Amino acid sequence: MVILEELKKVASHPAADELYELVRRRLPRVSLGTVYRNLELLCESGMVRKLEYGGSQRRYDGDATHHYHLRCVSCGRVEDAPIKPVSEIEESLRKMSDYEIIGHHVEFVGICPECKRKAPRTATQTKRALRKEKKHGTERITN
Amino acid sequence: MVILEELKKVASHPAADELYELVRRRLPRVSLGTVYRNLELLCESGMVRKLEYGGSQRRYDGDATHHYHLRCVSCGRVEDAPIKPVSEIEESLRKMSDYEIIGHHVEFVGICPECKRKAPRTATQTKRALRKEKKHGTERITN
DNA sequence: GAACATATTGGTAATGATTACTATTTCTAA
DNA sequence: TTAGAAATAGTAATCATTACCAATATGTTC
Ligand SMILES: [Mn+2]
Ligand SMILES: [Mn+2]
Ligand SMILES: [Zn+2]
Ligand SMILES: [Zn+2]
Repeated sequence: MVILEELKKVASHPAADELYELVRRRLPRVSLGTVYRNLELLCESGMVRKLEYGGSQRRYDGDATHHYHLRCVSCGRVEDAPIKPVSEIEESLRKMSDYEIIGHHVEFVGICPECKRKAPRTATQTKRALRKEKKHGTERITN
Repeated sequence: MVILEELKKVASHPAADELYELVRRRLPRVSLGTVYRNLELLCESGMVRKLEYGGSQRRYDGDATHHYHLRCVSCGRVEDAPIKPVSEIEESLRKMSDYEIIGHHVEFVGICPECKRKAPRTATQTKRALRKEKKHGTERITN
C-alpha cells in the first residue's frame, strides 16, 4: 500500500531505488527487495506500469492508463507526454502485419525547458548529448 | 567492418552476444569486448541504432533509418514494423509541450504468426505472457 | 626496412541493477 | 494460544555491460 501510494504521489517515474528512499520515510525498516517484489506484484495486477526505455534502470509509473512519455536527454527526467495515444496507429499496422497486435508504446526524446534554459545547445551539442545519454543512461534527477 | 557487415546481414536485431557469435565465424579470435566497443562507435557515428526497449539485453539494429519495431511477447522476436513513421505526431506534441522535441520511438507488442500457430492463446494467457515477458525479458530466438 | 608513436585488441576484472534465497517475523483463522 | 501460511529483511548470486591494461597491430618518418 505504501509503495503504491508513494508511487502515485510523484510524477517523476522513479526507479526502484528512488522509490525505496521515498517509502523509507514512512517505513524505515523496509528493504529494497520488498520494494522490487511488490512493484512486480503491482505490475502484474495492472496497477503499476514498468517503463523499460533507455537508461540502465527501469522506472515505475503509478499511472497505468495508456499514455506516452517524454524524456529529457540532458537531465534524464521522464514526464507524461501531453497528447493522447493514437490507437489508429495499431489499426493501420494490423492491416500490414500478421502479428496479433496487443499494444504499443511511444517515447519522445527532447530537451526539457529547464535544461534548455541552463545550457542552450547547438545541434552538434545536442547530438553529442544524445550519444552520451545512450551510452551511460542519464543522470539521476532529484525532482 | 565485419561487425557492421554481420549486423546488416540479419534482420533479427541481435543482442551483443548473439552478434558476437556471428562475428566469430569470420574472426574467431575476436573478443566480446571488441564487439561492444565497436558497436558503441558505430552507434556514435550514426550507422547503427541501439534498441533499449523491454528485455534484459540491448539489441542492435544495422538499419539506422527511422522506423518502428514490433516485438513478439511470446518468443521475443523483434522485427521492423511495416508502417512508416508518423512525424506529424512530433508536431502535435510541440504544440502542447515546452520541450525541444528531438525525436520519438515506437514499439508495438504483439504475437508473431509463428507463435500464434504454435500456441493460440486466450486473452488471459496473453496477459500472463505479457507479465512474464516483462518480468524476465524474453527468450532468445535462433532466427 | 628499422624505429618509433599511436590505435586497437583480447582477456579479464569490476560494476551495478535486478533477482534469488532463507531465516525470521507477521498475519490469519480456528 | 497456536499452528500454518504469507511476507519480509538482509544478504548472496546473477548477468549484461564497462573498465582496465598488457600485448599486439597499424601507421609514419626517415
Ligand atoms: Mn507516466
Ligand atoms: Mn529495425
Ligand atoms: Zn532536462
Ligand atoms: Zn513469437
